[in-house]
Amino acid sequence: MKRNTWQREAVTAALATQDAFVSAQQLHSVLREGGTGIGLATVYRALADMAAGGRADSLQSAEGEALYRACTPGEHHHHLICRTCGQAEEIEAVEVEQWAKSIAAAHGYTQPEHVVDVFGVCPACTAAATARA
Amino acid sequence: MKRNTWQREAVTAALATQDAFVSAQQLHSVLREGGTGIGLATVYRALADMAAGGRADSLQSAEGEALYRACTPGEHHHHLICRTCGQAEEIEAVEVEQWAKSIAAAHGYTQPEHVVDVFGVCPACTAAATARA
DNA sequence: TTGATGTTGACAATCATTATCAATAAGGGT
DNA sequence: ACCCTTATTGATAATGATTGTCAACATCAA
Repeated sequence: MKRNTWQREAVTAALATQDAFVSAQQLHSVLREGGTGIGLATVYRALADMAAGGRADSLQSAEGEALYRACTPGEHHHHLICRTCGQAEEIEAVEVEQWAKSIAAAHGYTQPEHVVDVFGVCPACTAAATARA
Repeated sequence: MKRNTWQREAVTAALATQDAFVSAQQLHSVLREGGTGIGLATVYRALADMAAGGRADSLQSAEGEALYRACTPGEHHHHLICRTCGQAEEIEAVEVEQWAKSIAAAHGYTQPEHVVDVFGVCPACTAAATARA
């Protein structure tokens, strides 16, 4: 049976405070700085559980690192992610869902799934970059 | 200046024979089995060059491995990939390009890019799975 | 409270990828 | 055809994220 531990709650809580995609290591640092003595392996396990249970979304950074972000459970959604600061927001993509399904069907592919993420530079980072130039 | 070596040609040729996304290690094995004594690091370098130069597409497997596939250069395109055998084909996504741009703009994000890939089970693998059941 | 067992955490192990660096070879100039 | 400069190679070490191990610990049903 699944048990509730303060460690898992701490990871969930810490992830909830981030509105950007963060790595397990980053989250571990945040937790340690917050005074908890949580172990790194535990953070990895908790995040993997959350992702598997649909309570967090994950994606791979360009460098191959796994990044996580809390998400509204149960709903299929995608993200608009800032390439500079990692900040992310959920976006709807109903049209794309349909498109993906029809493309798969047209080619005879079954059990379609898709990966759709939009990257860019968020307003704040754009402003910062402009100011610097 | 960039030089032409048989190693780079061998990697290009080997990648061209694959119609699935393959890892650097897999391609290295193929090349070694083909009798060439090419080094692993060289395969990594050649693939990175090809990806940077738009002569190959890359994506990360669920396990975080980098996978490569030869592609038609110069064109922006996406893939329909078999989750079972890795087989992939290029697909057009004009509507999605537009959608991505408008979504980014609507949220004030600049320099939009996107990752759009459709995964499924190809006809051959679907048939195989059905026959087994 | 207690006992069975899910969980934790320090650390070792794994594995893809990258850095190192001496030896090699491409190709422009002669 | 022959140097010579320097990009490239490849064996191997190094890196770094993630996972496995396992004894100690904590949760919760009874």
